[in-house]
Amino acid sequence: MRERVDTESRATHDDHLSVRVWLRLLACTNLIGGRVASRLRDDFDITLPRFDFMSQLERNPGGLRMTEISKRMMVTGGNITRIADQLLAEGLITRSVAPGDRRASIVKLSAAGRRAFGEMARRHEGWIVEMFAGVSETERNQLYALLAKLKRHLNAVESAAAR
Amino acid sequence: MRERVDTESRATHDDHLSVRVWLRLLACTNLIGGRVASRLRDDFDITLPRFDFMSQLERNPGGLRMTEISKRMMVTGGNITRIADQLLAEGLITRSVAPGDRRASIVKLSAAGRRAFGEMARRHEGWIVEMFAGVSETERNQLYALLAKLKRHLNAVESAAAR
DNA sequence: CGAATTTAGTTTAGGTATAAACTATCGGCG
DNA sequence: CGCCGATAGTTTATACCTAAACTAAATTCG
Repeated sequence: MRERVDTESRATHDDHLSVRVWLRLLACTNLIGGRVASRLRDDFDITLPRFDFMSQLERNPGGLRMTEISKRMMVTGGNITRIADQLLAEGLITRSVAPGDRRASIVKLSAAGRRAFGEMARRHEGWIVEMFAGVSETERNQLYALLAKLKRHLNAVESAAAR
Repeated sequence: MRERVDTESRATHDDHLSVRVWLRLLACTNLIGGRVASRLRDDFDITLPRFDFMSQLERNPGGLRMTEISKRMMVTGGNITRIADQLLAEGLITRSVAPGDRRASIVKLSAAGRRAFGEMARRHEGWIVEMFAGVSETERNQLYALLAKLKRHLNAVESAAAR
């Protein structure tokens, strides 16, 4: 009996720890994301998803397909369509039919888009650095490594859970 | 010149680290949150915000005001109104005028709500534990501590940045 | 070759987020 | 008492998210 109680008590304790870590992870992400979003809105009148969309393009000057962007942004396709429409209307991106596949289109930053994004990215990076200034470089590296491990496990169980 | 270059190069390196940590934090949160949301939907036909709403009430059996719930969920008031309406329509919560303040209302879990939430919470905790099984208890504690420090700093600069 | 399947992207329906304008009540103060 | 600013909550406009249904083009395979 004694052992069983101990096991359960340990399990319970541990369960709560995982939940507490999860809630804290969520709180930090929401805090940072919310602040980034509101500064992007105030300073550049742009939303976080649109900024992310542009940053994907900036990292891939050769252009990306819609599907590629949706994968990289970890978001379903419907969103991409709408965001692309808006950025196109604002002249920040260009869109052309993919050579050899008339279903697909290739999206790139326009010259205006590159210019606008450059300034935003510089400021954005500054905000992130500020927000992480409370933890030392060593700690940032620890955090980075721990999150890598977590992410790896999450991706592993995902494939397993193709039930 | 040499020194200046070094400083800049270190700063750049560090900037990128902060951004990388942020992107990974975001990725982990989205992965976990997305999975929790889809399981809640599949298994219980409920959304994450509704689940969170109920969990706030479960932790406060005496009931909460709308404003209190919105603060705890870190969400603006408009959402709370809508979610409360739906949970009320489904009979999962009760709502009554606050004694001594006719503007405010007190929301509580109904008997049906408590019953439904109990089962959901049990399963929910299991999913979280599974998803964190990739990091050891020691690592979970490290993560918890690092995130605490990050959160503390975030809250500190928030008050400072009341510009 | 041509039907069946897959893939790229769009559209639609339902839910949640914010910010800002609005209603109703509360509390203080002359 | 009566006005006035603060507070509780709702509503509205806009944006984003997913899932699922849909169109059109590409690919597979008998």
